[in-house]
Amino acid sequence: MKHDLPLALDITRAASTFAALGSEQRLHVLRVLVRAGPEGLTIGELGARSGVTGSTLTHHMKILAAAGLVDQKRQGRKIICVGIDFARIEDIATFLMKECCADSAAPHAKHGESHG
Amino acid sequence: MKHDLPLALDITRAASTFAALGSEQRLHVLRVLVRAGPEGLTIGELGARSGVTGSTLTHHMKILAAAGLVDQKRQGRKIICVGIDFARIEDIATFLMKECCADSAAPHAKHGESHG
DNA sequence: TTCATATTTCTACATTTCTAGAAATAACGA
DNA sequence: TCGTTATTTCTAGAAATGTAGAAATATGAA
Repeated sequence: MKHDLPLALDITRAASTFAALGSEQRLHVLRVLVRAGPEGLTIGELGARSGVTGSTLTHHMKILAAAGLVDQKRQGRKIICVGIDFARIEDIATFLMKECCADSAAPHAKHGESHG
Repeated sequence: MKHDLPLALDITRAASTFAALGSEQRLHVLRVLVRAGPEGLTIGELGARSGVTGSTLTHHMKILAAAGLVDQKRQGRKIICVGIDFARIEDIATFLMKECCADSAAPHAKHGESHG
């Protein structure tokens, strides 16, 4: 059962990235961080704005960082969190589209169902 | 079973959709299903091709179906699984891009902006 | 009805993830 | 050095998720 495609993300990496995004709390933290812009926020500020603090926030940030979705760097006594790596996001979106439109017959011309 | 989910993803729905994709095994099952094309596969065939079977497969399919990523319908004695709802995929990709590229694409405002 | 096939539900257990308090570490200033 | 601030690591219990066997349900055929 080996179907190896030259994808930007392998299936293992993709799964853990999706899993990192698969928490409402982390998605919220990520949103706050993204909205803060490229300057980033300290952990303290991020906590204050998102409502997720302390070791719980550290825990979630680790998961996001492991997925390559945010970056952290020390600046004196503070940790600046910068989110997000846009290339990573494009990878994820690309993974989805490639997987889903793969070589299944004709690339989704067949799907005429609408939900709206 | 036709799903009936709203097209726009709120943060809760987005998180559970990402969570549904956040398993290597489910991603693999999904890939097999997509590659099978619009005719779909029976649960049995899907199990044979993916290596995930029985109640474990049922469990994962339920999660994928709840996220609106696959559809199942009975055909006589068999259940045909059809993956994937491309509109749903586009939603996810769009959610990512919107959330993540949102305001930070614009000339970033200083702290003090409120978001919700 | 009875049998065979296809899939799900029930159930239980193992593993992972979440949450958070307390102690530890790192950097700065006096 | 010591004290303060900022953040992490350690630790542990709670909750969620994953896995799978056995019984149950649904359909079709004889």
